[in-house]
This record gives sequence, C-alpha cells and structure tokens, in this order.
Amino acid sequence: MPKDRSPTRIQKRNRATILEAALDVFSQHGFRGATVDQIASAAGLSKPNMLYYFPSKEAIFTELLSELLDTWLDPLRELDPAGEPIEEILAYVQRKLQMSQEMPRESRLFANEIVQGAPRMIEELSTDLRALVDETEQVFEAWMAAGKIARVHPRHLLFSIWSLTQHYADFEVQVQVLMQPEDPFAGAMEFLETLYRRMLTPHP
Amino acid sequence: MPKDRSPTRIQKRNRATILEAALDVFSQHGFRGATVDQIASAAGLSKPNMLYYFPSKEAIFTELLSELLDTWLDPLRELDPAGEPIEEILAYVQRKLQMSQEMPRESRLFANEIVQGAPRMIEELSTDLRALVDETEQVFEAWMAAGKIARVHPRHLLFSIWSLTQHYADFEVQVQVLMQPEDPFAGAMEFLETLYRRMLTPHP
DNA sequence: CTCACATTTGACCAACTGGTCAAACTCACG
DNA sequence: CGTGAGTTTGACCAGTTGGTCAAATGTGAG
Repeated sequence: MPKDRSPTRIQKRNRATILEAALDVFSQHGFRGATVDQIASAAGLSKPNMLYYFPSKEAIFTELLSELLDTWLDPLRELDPAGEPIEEILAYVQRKLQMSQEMPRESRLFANEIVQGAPRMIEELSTDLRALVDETEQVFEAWMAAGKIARVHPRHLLFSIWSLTQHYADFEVQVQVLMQPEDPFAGAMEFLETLYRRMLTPHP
Repeated sequence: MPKDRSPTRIQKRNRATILEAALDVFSQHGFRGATVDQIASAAGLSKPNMLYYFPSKEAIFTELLSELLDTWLDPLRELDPAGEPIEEILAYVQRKLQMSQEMPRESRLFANEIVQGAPRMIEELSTDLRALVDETEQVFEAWMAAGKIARVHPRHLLFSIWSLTQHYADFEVQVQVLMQPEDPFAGAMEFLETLYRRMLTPHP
C-alpha cells in the first residue's frame, strides 16, 4: 500500500490504469461478476501488484463510483435557470445523450449498480443527488409558474430525460439488434427534440 | 434428474418453487452474482435437492428467461392495429407501466441481462423480438400515413415507451429515494399520458 | 554510487463456488 | 402392507476467488 505522501509518477499512472481497466470490467460484469484477476490483467498488472495500489476489489469499485458520479451529474449542473427554458432543457437532453454515446461504460456501471439495489450508492443518492434534484425541480417549477413551459410533474420530467437518454447506452445491445442497420444515435436526438418540444411548448 | 414422464405433483410444486426463488435471487444479483446455495435456500431446498430438478444454475436461468420473455412481450401483442391509434398506444403504455409495478423482478431480470450484453438472450432478441418490433413498426407507420398520429421515428417511439415504463421498475431504488414520500407510480401514468398525447396528437 | 524507499512477484491460503454421488428416506400403488 | 420408483441428504471434490506475505527488484535524491 503506497504511503499517503504525495503520489509518485508510477503511482499516478498505475492507479489511473487500474481505474480505467476496472471501469471496463465492472461495467460489463457488475461488481460480483468481475474478478480481481480480470481487472489486474486488463490493467497489465499482476494481482498482488494491483492490490498494492488498492486495498481491495471493493475499494476499487467504490472509488470508481464516487469519482464518476460527479462527472455523471455535470450536465445537470450546467442547466441555467436564467436561460430560455425549452432550449435549456433540450441542451441538457443533448448533453445527456452525448454522454450515453461517448461514455456508455460509465452509464452501464451505474445502471448495473442501481438495478441491483445500489447497495454501495444509496448514501450518495439520498444526499448529493437528492439535493441536486430538489434544486432542479425548483427551476422547472419556476419555468412552469412563468408559463415558459407546459405544466407537467417536474420530477417525472427529469426521470424521463434520464430514462430516455441512458436507455441508448444501458440497453445498447437490444437497441443495436433492433435498429440495425440504422445508427441508433443518429435518429435519437431528433426524436427526443420533437418529443420535448411538443410536450413542453406552452399551450394557449 | 426426474425422468421425462409426466411430472409428479412434487415435481410440479418444486420446479415452480425453484423458479420463483430463482427469479427473486437472479433479479437482485444477476446471473454471476447469484449462488445456487442462495437460490436453493430461498426455495427451502438443499442444494443437491434443487440440482435434482435442474441440471445446473445455467439451466434454471435460461428456463426462467425464456419462460418470462413471452409474458413480457404480451402487452405489445395486444396492440390492435384496427383500434383508435392514440388510445391504443396509451393503453399499451398503461399495460407496460402496470407490469413494472406488479412485476418489477421480471423487469430487473431482463435489465440485468441486457445491461451486461445479453449473452444468453441475444438469440431470441434478434429473432422473436425483432419480428414483433418490425410488425409494430408497420402498425405505427400505417397510423402515421393515415394522419392518425403525428410523424415520429416509429422505433424510437417504441423504445421510448419501454424506456420510460421500465425505468420505474429497473431503477426503483433511485426513483424511490428521489420521489419520497410521494408514490412514484401515482403520478407516472398521468405524466406519460400527457407526454404521449402531446407528442402524438396530429398537428394541423 | 548508494541506500532508503517504492514497486513487483511467486508462492501460498482460507473461503466459497458449482456440481457429484451413494446412501437413505418417502411415497404411490398393486 | 411391500416394493420400486421418486425424492432428499450429508459428505465430498476440484476449480475459482479475494487477499496475504516475504523476498526480490527497481528507482531516485543526495
């Protein structure tokens, strides 16, 4: 185990390599389904060597989770309460869809964990995420009160965005099988834009 | 292993008990995360006794999958091409949402499997499911051609229904944490009805 | 160059896993 | 009853898994 001095060049490189490999393996097999040997060899290290940098498989996993949760929620933080409501929401949808396309492993890592009851995330979900969601809800409420977007249940609105965008990463195999030869992401944004414009454009 | 004579009373009871227990365990931990001991004791049987009824863990899992896939797709088969388009789609959404509420374990079983690449389902997905989806797409196309519903990408429309309804089962923990104390399912159908009415009502 | 410290490794371990097997027990039916 | 099939079990096994450890090797600051 490296001392808690400032990390060596090698330490930095190897910890990064391990986390990258772990993302690959965990997102594909889930926590229980992944083995430390798998992760180690994916990282190009021997098992004991990997365990020199992290005390346990669990430690790798939780570090990965908490490191990525922030990244994952960034698009939502960029939502600007002062912006043009429908365009803000569409921009958020686009950022989320882009993340599904560019970071499908991260999406599946979370999906795996949450489907199985999020035993290692429930804490962060009920504090950090909950706070962010409450904030967002107020933004949506304000927009509705001002008549800028149509009235719908704000939290269900947010869920719908998560659900629709992450679906393309989490259920990629299914989507691929059913869309081929068409590219799923090509038509997705157009569909989602139509959907949210029609749902949210205020009605006279 | 029971002979392939007509099944005994005990055989029927125990096979059913095992599959029920397996649904519980597999849906919570995924295939790799579940152990045969867990399933056996959840079924109230000893491990060797359970393996007397099924040759292997894998056999239990695949039997469970193929047994449930039909049930899972039933709501889609009930879609009536001759019905009133928007009401037909809303009825389908409602049936799917109801299944998420009443059969969340089944939903999570599939979710787990598909997130991890569906290694044991890809076959059925690309044949049975693909056929059903192609059929449905034609129904949607016909409705759009007749001007009964607004024009959107039919397969993305179908994905959106799956995604939005199953989200409430697959990500139940997250939804619960973020909705409490409100009941998620209470507002969900109202939200989805609004969404699909606004998106699909033909515009002049 | 050297020496304290960081890194890497092969050998090892205890717990767990999926699965087997022969022996024991139970049940339906003549 | 009794008997043959269906059912259940404890003991067992080989392979895998997460993790440890002492010893060997590399590295960089003085």
